[in-house]
Amino acid sequence: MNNQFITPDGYTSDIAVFTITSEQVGEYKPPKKELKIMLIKRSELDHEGNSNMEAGKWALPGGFVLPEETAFQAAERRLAEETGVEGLKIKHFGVYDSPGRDLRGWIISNAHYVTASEAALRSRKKTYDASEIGLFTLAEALELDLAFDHRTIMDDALWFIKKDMALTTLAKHFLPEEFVLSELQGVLLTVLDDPSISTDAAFFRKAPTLPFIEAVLEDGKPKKSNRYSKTPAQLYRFNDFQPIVSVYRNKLQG
Amino acid sequence: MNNQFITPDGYTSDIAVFTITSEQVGEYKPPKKELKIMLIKRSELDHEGNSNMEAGKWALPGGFVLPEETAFQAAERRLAEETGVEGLKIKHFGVYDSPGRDLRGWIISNAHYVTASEAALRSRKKTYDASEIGLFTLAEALELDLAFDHRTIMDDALWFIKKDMALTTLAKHFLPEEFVLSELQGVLLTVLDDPSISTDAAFFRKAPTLPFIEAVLEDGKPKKSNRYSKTPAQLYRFNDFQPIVSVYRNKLQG
DNA sequence: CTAATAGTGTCTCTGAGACACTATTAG
DNA sequence: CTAATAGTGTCTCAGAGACACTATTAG
Repeated sequence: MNNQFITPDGYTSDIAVFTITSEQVGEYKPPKKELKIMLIKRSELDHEGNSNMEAGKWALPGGFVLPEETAFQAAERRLAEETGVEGLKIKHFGVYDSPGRDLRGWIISNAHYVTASEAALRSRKKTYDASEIGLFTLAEALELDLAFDHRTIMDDALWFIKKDMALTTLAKHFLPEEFVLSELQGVLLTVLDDPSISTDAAFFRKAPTLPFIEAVLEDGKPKKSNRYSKTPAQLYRFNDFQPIVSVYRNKLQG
Repeated sequence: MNNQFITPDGYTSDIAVFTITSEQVGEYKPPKKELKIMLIKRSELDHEGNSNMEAGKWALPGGFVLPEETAFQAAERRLAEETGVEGLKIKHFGVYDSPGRDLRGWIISNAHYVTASEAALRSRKKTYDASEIGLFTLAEALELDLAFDHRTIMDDALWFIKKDMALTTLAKHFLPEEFVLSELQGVLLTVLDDPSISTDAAFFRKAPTLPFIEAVLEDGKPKKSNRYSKTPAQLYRFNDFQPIVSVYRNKLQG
């Protein structure tokens, strides 16, 4: 294609991968859950042997978009190439195009976020693009020396995670198929601060009535689990109900 | 800047401008409200005298982003240049970068939407980029032969308008400072379909209690208006309360 | 007076919030 | 038995939904 138009110097795709880790804190106790983000340490050289911009700094996985793909597809591809992780739900949330955001020139980045269960990230591995790869709590990550404007992108991504956690059934991506109410509560509390979630009596009464989760049955009997308690606790799963909320109405709608 | 990277052929910004028109349907009657979108008819020649791509078709206002600005700033600038409209609230909602979406090459577009009162669009005017400019209902607009993938962009924009109308105080951008409950109801009903809004008894009882609107006082007395009824009706205004909703809670939070 | 818009009175029922209470089980 | 997690019983109160009713005013 000719260059008849004013064109940017590059078009990239970045991905903020979030997960919620479970730390076993004792037998028959609900684990401690924490929101973490996956970052890579940029290699000194890229795979063509050229020295890498912002090498040695921690950064979001990402890279240049190819002409035959969309930024979304590039996000999938780069995530696999840089971290070995595949098959996750990716969502676009913003564009970063301030002049000067990247010293290499006028480079536009599409930012995506991914919500993954801890298990899904187990396959992560170092690659030639990433000399290290790690999971950080948000507090830790904000202490790091981050490449480009990735700190801003992370802040924004976190805001979208919080919003989607409150407005959609996003929590399901951080949970196993079948889960116990205290697990759901733990996931929600990593991100949301609400008495109706943090108060046990309120949460345990309300949650079973939520239209988008349902009790799991086995042979017609309630299926229970002891994984986090001596008392057998009911297992739940998300169904396909997509709740719709509105500031003009109090009840949930389908 | 050198061209060391794989670069797109162009970077553009498009704007879907929405308004809600009021059609007086009789004296002392609430007007008929309708959601409309502002489109331009692409000129045969651009301002440099070159023939314009997709000339003669209806399209969203928009244009190329300059290297020293962001897509957001380009949206502001192009809206002023192409339609003469300024000072509106612009929000980014998506990126369109499918290969082949624009026959001129690999061209990425950032899509924005704008919510304007009818009055704000009164200053719209034809320019050298727009041989015509018009307001269309969504039904009308979807009948038109639209340029590029602007039909898709419009569909998506509409979806965001609906979402934001339900989740935020977006309605305020379509209303005068001080308004009457039936006006608010009319605005909401152009986009939302909910019995708690369309049922008069329910809406008129609920609306005055919403935390983000308040009754207007004048000399300590309720301020009323007869603009749409013989009965004087209370005037309301939006305050700065930003409602937060959640699928895990029924009540609104600040 | 009528007709139209803008509300309110009153009922029922659901569900939130608070707080104490019960249930289950490993060890 | 104890200790810990997972709930439930019961009360009160706010508010949604339904439906009939009242209030205000131009003409």
